Amino acid sequence: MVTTVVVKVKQISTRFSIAVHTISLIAVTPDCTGDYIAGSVNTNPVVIRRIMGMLKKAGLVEVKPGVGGAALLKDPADITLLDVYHAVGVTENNQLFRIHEHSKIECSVGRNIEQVLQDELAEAQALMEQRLAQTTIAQLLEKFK
Amino acid sequence: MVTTVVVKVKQISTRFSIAVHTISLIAVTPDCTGDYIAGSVNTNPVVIRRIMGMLKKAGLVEVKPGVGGAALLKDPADITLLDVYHAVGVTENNQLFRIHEHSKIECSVGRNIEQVLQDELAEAQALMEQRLAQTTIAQLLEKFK
DNA sequence: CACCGTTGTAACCATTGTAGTTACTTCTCG
DNA sequence: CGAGAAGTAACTACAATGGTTACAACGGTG
Repeated sequence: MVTTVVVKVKQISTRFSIAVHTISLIAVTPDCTGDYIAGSVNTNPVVIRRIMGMLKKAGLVEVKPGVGGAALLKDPADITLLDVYHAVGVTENNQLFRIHEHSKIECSVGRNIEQVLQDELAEAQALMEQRLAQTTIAQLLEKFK
Repeated sequence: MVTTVVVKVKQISTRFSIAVHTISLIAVTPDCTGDYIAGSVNTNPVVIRRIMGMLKKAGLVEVKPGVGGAALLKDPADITLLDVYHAVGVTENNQLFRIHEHSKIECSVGRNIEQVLQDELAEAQALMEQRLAQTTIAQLLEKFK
């Protein structure tokens, strides 16, 4: 028997990488417009505006309505990748891993799997996020030469 | 102005947690059928069969066609969460983070962001996966009392 | 051999997230 | 006022997920 299975998968949204791009750009080119950012990212201006809205809500950037132009509200050295990651909300309830629910409690595995896995996966996620927290936008900018 | 934005997000597929549940169950109840597993997980048997197919391909389990029943091909102490994670292929090309492409190279940020971010995020992902590699199915089973 | 339960798969569907697009309103400054 | 920019709703196309039905293939057992 010949079996062909194409496994399709998912990844964390490009919102995150676009947001990092956006903030870096604002740091390098203060008061740049959304259209300018969209040009560098090479996407639609509305996509940038949506992400800028999230960054505003997170208190990372400030946008001048009417006249246009964006500015950082924090020093690039004080903005970590984790800040941006959280700002664009790429994970539900900050849970990277989704765990199936409603396992049968009659079974010793089903009764415990949710909580045990929850704890294990939370630790794995925490390590990833700690690494994101160690890199600042300022550090990224140093690599853009 | 009142702004309400509901941010919907994504997570790693429950295939992973269901696969861990499945392997744990086989370890505890050798030769159990797919229907039995589906009962404990509380989902459709076909969902289990699909995941079992991936676990078979990864060389983790063996299923007896016709008669039914599954068995582990490795010792539970030699199966890590990372093995299962990779087996069910929840990330594309093993890249957890998706990075936007086609940034404008005329811009210093656009020219460098892809590679710089790629390196940073790969490190964060690696830390998470290393943590998954530190937990075995056997260790999980000890917690199911 | 025929039956029956199990596995292997294909096909389909509803739901959801993503990302792009159009269109229109609102805002500020010259 | 007019121009340019941001805010936002609405729509689209596409893909992943997870459930479901249906059916073929397999392999013991009577």
